[in-house]
This record gives sequence, structure tokens and C-alpha cells, in this order.
Amino acid sequence: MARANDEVAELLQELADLLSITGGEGFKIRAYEKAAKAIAGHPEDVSTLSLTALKKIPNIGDAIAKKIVDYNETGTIRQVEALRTQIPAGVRALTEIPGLGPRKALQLHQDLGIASVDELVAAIGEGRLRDLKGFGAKSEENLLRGIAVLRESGGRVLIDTATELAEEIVATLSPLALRCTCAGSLRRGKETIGDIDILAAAPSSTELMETFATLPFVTEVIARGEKKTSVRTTKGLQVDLRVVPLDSWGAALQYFTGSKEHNVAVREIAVRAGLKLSEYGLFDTGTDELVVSSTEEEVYARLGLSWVPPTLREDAGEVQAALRGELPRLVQLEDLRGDLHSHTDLTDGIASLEEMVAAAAALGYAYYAITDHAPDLVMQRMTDEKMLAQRAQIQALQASYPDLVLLHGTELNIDADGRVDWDGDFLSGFDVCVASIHSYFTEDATARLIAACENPHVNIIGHPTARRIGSRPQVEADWDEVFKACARTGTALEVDSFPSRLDLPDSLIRRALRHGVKFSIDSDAHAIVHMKNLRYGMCTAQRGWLTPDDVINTWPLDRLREFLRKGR
DNA sequence: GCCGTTTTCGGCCCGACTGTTTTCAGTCG
Repeated sequence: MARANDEVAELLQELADLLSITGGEGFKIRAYEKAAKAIAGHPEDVSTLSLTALKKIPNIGDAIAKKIVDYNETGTIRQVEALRTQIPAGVRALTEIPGLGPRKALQLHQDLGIASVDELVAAIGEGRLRDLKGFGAKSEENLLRGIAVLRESGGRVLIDTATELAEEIVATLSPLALRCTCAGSLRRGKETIGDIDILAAAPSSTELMETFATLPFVTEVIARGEKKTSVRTTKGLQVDLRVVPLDSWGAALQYFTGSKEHNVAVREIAVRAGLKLSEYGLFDTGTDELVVSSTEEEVYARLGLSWVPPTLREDAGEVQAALRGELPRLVQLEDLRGDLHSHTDLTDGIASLEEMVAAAAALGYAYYAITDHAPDLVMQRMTDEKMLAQRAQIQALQASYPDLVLLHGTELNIDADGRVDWDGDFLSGFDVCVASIHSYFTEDATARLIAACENPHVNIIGHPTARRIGSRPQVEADWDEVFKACARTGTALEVDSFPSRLDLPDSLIRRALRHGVKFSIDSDAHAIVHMKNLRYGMCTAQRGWLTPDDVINTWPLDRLREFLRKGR
């Protein structure tokens, strides 16, 4: 649905970045950034909209609407193309490094001719930054650390990017195959994806391979054969298509879903049972006869294991649990009764309260919390009056939604001392309070997080590690101490579903679970389209082995309210 | 470049931190 929107948003953001590097006027740059956000979050496909319709989108005026029309006609925006000839792509890539912005990127380019991250690393190594005005020893250290964070994501893409691409491919290939689905790390719901694996079952692969290799976004065919074809896409992502006969579907799906470690553990069980497991099936080692292969369930069952949900297949205890028949009943998207963290255009969201509530109602939620930012995040310009006005608005709106209970909440800011924006009196007026870290990322966050838990009005710690995948590391904290405080005080930890956050990460969820902590899987939506991100938070939650009982927003409202009272 | 009960010009997201300075530019949320 949103492919054109995403591409337009990306081009507008690039325009903003290029203008900021060339020293463009600040308000103009911000206008492009706002427009990019508006387009990315706009529910309609912009490629189908007229100039007049485009101008009706908030933050899109005459000039930008014309640029979008330009895109719809030519597939690009001319001004972006023109600027690209002035600024090498590598210079913009430099600004991806945390702590390095447009001004310094330009300075590095102009003074030292640096036009890529690799060249910057080399220049630092040669000590060439030493003489540059505004750069010192500490800068070098910070740049290198920033580059390390950037590279940790090493060519991997976020789960939403990979999912959208994979689903498009599956949709295109499905009519040509008996079965077609994605496998690999995407099926396992990993937070970042290195390459996409697509599996198809068909009697003949010719047409599938031809269609796949000539998809519009394919830039290079890396390998092409009868059983397997690999391509690279415009996003630089590798996609592999494997075609298997229908009767080996189950074994093939199991094999190509991985993880490698999980498969090794499963194959060891097969070997001990005198069996051999490959992508073609489970075979008797003695006779080479096929035992089972058509469904994953059969393959696991024949080995004495219950079917293992793909999100658990990491050889992290799931094989032993499956052998004992003790796999958890994982939380599912359908279990969620509501969303407890979302924003409107009262702060930095782009949709109105009415629009967000209507979208939540359309999703069939039983309850839905609006949690706009609080005053300490100064740029959001929140005031007591605005918040109370919003509460009145929500109360009025409630009458129109007999099946949806609207909760008024806020996302508080945990300051350097662990305090939040309002005192207890004001906070007691909210149905739910999320509290999050938005600044001071470099200090030990343990005490701040524990102090927030001990606040009797704080119900949920929002995006607890404050990481941004590929661009900002987690805050440092003694997590076990934080988890103990959560369990002791009845404070839930959020699983923020934003694809660039997915926070808490799965490994910390499992650790927190051992302390008896409860969780809230939230969208943190700033636009209607973000509400669907819950599917990604759900993957992370499953990878953390969460069951419905662990997740407060699967609970009936009464039980949720009791939890939110926090013993008050 | 966008926007409008301050309305077609003149505002617009404000303040703090960091590392480099010797009074501040750049970056960030």
C-alpha cells in the first residue's frame, strides 16, 4: 500500500538532508522533514492523488505537492537529482554517524575530501582530523564509536522494510506456485534482516524463476538455477528464491526457516533416532526411505517434538522444551485487546485525536490509550491546560464509541534524577502513565529507571533501553536491578513496536520474565499507519517467550485497571 | 516551504548537552 509514500518520504528526507549539508535555510529544511513525516504516515497512496488532494494533506503546500506530482510522473524529484550531483552520497552517509551532523560532514568533505565512512575511518587513523578546526581527540573517539554502532547493523535492514518487500514478492509469485511464503530470519521475526528467503512449491520452476529475476526492483541477478535464484534489490538487499516439490514443503520450510543453530539441534535428535533430516524430508538412515516431509508439524512430531513456533527457533532452550511438550502458548496479535501508547497531533503525532480513535475502533480494540508527551520534553510544548482540554475532548468522544473504552494517558519524561514531569496530584488524573528516557543516554540509567518504577503513578516504562537500531546503543543499566524494581512495584515494561526501536529487545525480555515482570506491547503510533507496527513488537515479544498472561494489554479491562492502580 | 480566530506576511520546535572553545557551533530530541 504505502510503497509510493515511503519512496516520496525518503526523497523528501533526502532533500532536507542535502539542503542542510549545503547550508539551506533552516525553516525550509524543517518543512521538508515535516512533509516527509506527513507523507510516510498518510493513509492514502500518494501516487493516486491529484495536486489538489495532495495539498489537503497537512504540511504539504503548493511547492511540495508539485514535487510529488513530479515524482508520480517521473519516478523521482528533479531537485533531489540536481543536489545529488553536488553532494556525493557518501557525504550524506556520514551524517548517519551519531554525533556527526550536516555541518561537520560538509567540513570533512570540503577540507579533507572525505566522501564515505570508510574514508573517514582512514583519515582518523592517519591523524588527519587533528588539525581540523572543531575536531579534537574526543571527537575522533566518538566518531569511531558511532561508526561501530552503525556497522553493527552491517547492511541489515529493519524488519518492516524487509517484510514489505517480501510480502510484495510473495504476492507476485503466489499465483504461479502451489504454495509460497517467506522463510529465514524474517519468518523468525528477527529485528533486523540480512537477506530475504522465499520458498515456493511448484511442479516446474521456470516461470517462477523468470518472474522473480525480472521483478522491477531487481538490480542484479547473482545466481540463477532451476532450484534457486538469488537477486539483489534496489535497497541492496539480497533475496533468495528456493523452489521445491510440494511433497517436501514441510521439510523445506523447516530447513529454510532456520536458525542454523536450531536446525543443528533438531538434526542431532534425528540422527539419534536413526533418521536423517534435510530440506527434502526426514529419511530413514538405514533404508534411505522417506519418512515424512509434507508439513512442519509432521517433521517435528516424528522426532518427538511439538511444533516449534518460528519466533522461538534460535536453539535457546526451545528444542528441549518441545521435547518435553512444554513450549509456552505464545502471545498472538489476536490476543491484544488494546494499545496503551500512542500520540496525536497535540504533540508530535500527525493524526488528530478523532482520527486516531477512529482507527483504534476500526481495529476492534476494547480499550485504547492516548499518551501524548508531557511538558519536560520542551519541544513538544505541552501545558497542563492542553492536557486537560484533551481529557475533556476524550470524554466527549467516548459517547460515540460504546464498544471502545478510551483511556487518557501521557508519556512522561524520566529526567536525570529519575523524576517525571508532573506531581502526584496531576498524575492521578490520568488512566495510564508511560514514562520514558529521552535524554542523558550516556549515564548509567539504573537509578533513574528504578526511581520511575517507584513513582506510584508510573505504570509502564516506555522503550526501556532507549536504543535506536543501527544508530543509538542501549542505555547502560543493571537490568536485573531494574527488572526487580518493576516486579516489586507493579510497573510494566514496554515492548515498543516501532521497527527502529523494538524495545525491550528479546534477550532482555526473557531476562525480565524470570523476575516476574509484566509487559505492554504498544505501537507508540505517531500516525494511523504506525498502528500496524504491533505485528513487529509481537515478533519481539514472542522471541522473548511471552504468553498472554505476561502482557497486560491482552487482559480484560477490569484486570488491567487493577494493575494500573498500582496498589493505590 | 508551510500556515492562518495574530491570516497573504512573518512567524515557525525550544533548550540542553558536548566538545571545543575562550564565548560558541554543532547535534539532538
